[in-house]
Amino acid sequence: MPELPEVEEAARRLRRALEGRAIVALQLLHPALRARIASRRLAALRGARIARVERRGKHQLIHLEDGRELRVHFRMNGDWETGRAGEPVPRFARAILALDDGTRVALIDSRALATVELFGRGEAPPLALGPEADDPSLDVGALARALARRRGAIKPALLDQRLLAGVGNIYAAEALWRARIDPFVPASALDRRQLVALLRALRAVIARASGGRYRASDAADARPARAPRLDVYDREGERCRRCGTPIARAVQAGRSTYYCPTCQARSAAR
DNA sequence: GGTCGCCTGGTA
DNA sequence: TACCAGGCGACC
Repeated sequence: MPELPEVEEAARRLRRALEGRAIVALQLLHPALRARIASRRLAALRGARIARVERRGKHQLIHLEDGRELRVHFRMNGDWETGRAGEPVPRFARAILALDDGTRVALIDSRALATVELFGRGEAPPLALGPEADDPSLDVGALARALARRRGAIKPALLDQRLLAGVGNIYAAEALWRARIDPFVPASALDRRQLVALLRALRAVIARASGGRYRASDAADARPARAPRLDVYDREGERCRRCGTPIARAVQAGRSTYYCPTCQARSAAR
């Protein structure tokens, strides 16, 4: 379930399980994962202590005390499932991280598209990510200048992690609906007022996805209590909650875009 | 910029 | 059986 709010919650659970612990083993169960890390380097993880877990955009960074770094990206379906050593391995587990306290964290990923990378001290390349999409101090001017240079529609631009980190297909559609912006309008055609509205909408959508969605108590293994309410995504043919017009679906850059043809009125700049 | 492929599953 | 999938990197 990977967009910023879901990855943030996953990283939080990972942090609770990992910080201060030492690695007993990292097992890569899927060949696509094994192909990316030499078995020697994998084995050399034994005994390494975890310093901290960090999220940047949709990436999760596991910093080891010796400077090595594990980077995990869930892609489409990844999630963590924590358990105890010796328990049956979950269906769809693609990697297992065993810790010195008997905890076991499984990367579950039915489509096996998630990635795990291991870097030595000082080897991890910088992530090509823009500012976090929900960062309240985000500079609208900088974003406006970046968008002004772009060709193409705003919706695919929102998915470019170099522009804003953490926005995915669902919340891009939701934010555009909320800001009443036509997903096909050229990114360079948005005026400042629209950009401000778009950023506000992104923050609202992300906040709604994060807040109240998880039980505040039961920190050990909080799971989504319910799916966040969506206004347009996956609602093709259903009525717009604002104006009643049937929600439309189109394809942009190979991804589904859901929008209201009435309140996200076709812009003259299209 | 757009399209394809990665993998494997859930669903109509 | 076909289509679709919340991501992204390689390719044109």
